[in-house]
Amino acid sequence: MNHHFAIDLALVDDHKLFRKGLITLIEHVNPKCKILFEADDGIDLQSKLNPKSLPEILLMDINMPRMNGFETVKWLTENYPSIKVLVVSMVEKEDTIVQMLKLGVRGYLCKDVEPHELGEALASIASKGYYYTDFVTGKLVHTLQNPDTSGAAHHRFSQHEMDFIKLACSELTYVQIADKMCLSPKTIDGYRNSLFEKLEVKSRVGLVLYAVRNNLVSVE
Amino acid sequence: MNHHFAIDLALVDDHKLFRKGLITLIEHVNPKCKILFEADDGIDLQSKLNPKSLPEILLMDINMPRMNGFETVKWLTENYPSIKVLVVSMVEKEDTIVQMLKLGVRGYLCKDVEPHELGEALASIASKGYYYTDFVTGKLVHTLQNPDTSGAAHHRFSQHEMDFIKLACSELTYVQIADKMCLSPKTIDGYRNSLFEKLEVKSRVGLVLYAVRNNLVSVE
DNA sequence: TCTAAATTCAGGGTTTTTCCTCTGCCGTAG
DNA sequence: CTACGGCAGAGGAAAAACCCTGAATTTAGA
Repeated sequence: MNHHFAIDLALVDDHKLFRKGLITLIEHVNPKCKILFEADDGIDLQSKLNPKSLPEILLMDINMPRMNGFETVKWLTENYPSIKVLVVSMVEKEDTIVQMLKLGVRGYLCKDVEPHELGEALASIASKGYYYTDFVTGKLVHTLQNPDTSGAAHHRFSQHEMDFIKLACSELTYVQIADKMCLSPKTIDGYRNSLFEKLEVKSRVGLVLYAVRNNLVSVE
Repeated sequence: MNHHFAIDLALVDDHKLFRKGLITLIEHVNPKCKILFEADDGIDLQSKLNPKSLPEILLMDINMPRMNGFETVKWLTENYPSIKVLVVSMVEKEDTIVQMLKLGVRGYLCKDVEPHELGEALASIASKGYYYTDFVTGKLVHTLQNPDTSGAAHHRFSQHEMDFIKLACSELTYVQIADKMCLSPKTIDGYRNSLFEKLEVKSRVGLVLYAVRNNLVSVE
């Protein structure tokens, strides 16, 4: 895969200090690495990617403004499938990791790993094409063994349902929500009941908590 | 203050990769700095602080497991008031910054600043004792000018009120909450009404959202 | 094309929430 | 002693939320 002596890298992370630190660190643990460029987020990455000189490995954060890690990886697989992504995030949530693996990333590191592990990951991805730790495979296996128990099931919602959920996370009454959505209050009644059943909640408060926990609404 | 040629530092951050990166970065931007030790969080810091050789400046994160930045800074001012704290966090929320400044930290940097600013901050704190950027003072001035508008007011709650709020963030009815708190439903009525007025919310959902936004309840 | 599922809505009922006012109780500052 | 504020609680009523069953329309699949 790698025809140069160096491993061409690029970094996508919105925290400059972390990025710069990571760069000096990488130069220490693996001098063969060459950092082509850095980007603040997915949007920034799109403008900085030069098809004539693509990075071999992309170190990517997940939480970023404007265009996050998920969207960026999705965009990359469609536009530059040859680029291998190594996620470096502080998120340790199982479904986040699993979702990233489904999107085809070549490795997933938490930001609290030892520096030498970063070096190993880079070397492994450059030579073998991937780097999966026991931590990551452990999460993966656990997900396979417990597919959807404990309400961790990933529900999909129609546009109307999403709109309703967002409006339910407000101080509007159902009548006012119906008004905003240009639907009869009785229809809203229906949405509520079906969502209560689907999400196994018993009250509007339960629905709001579900939405918050699953990032269906922006809290801040 | 500083009797040595070197500036003695210590780092408190739960992300090893960031910490290590920061160290190599600091050694680049300010070779006079000497890192005494690193810690994962406040608890870890307590065990690693050696009274015979205290760091002059402590670089500290806010979001950490077990003992977070706020608690740690509070503990430091009580036990080691001579140590100067420089917060390095990705949190840019106004009241977080203001709260930290109230606790007496000597500087506040976001993780997306340029490395050279970190060097300037360290040099400034070592010589002048503080480093306050326009960004930070701007937030401070804004808070002074708008003391309590827009719901940013920091309310204090009695134990009963806190218990009620937490139980309100569940699928329990008020009667069940009254039962759990061993109070009359009518008393719960009173708590609800006074909280609605204090927090300027109009419904239980509004109360729940307030609690979530202000981290009164653990969401995850 | 026929059927099944999803969508939208109605009627009518129960439960819960919300909002009033008003009563004691207790501590404490004047 | 007494006025005042805070806390616990009561009665009652209106509004909102919740929960059925049923029915027309539209959409999707076999």
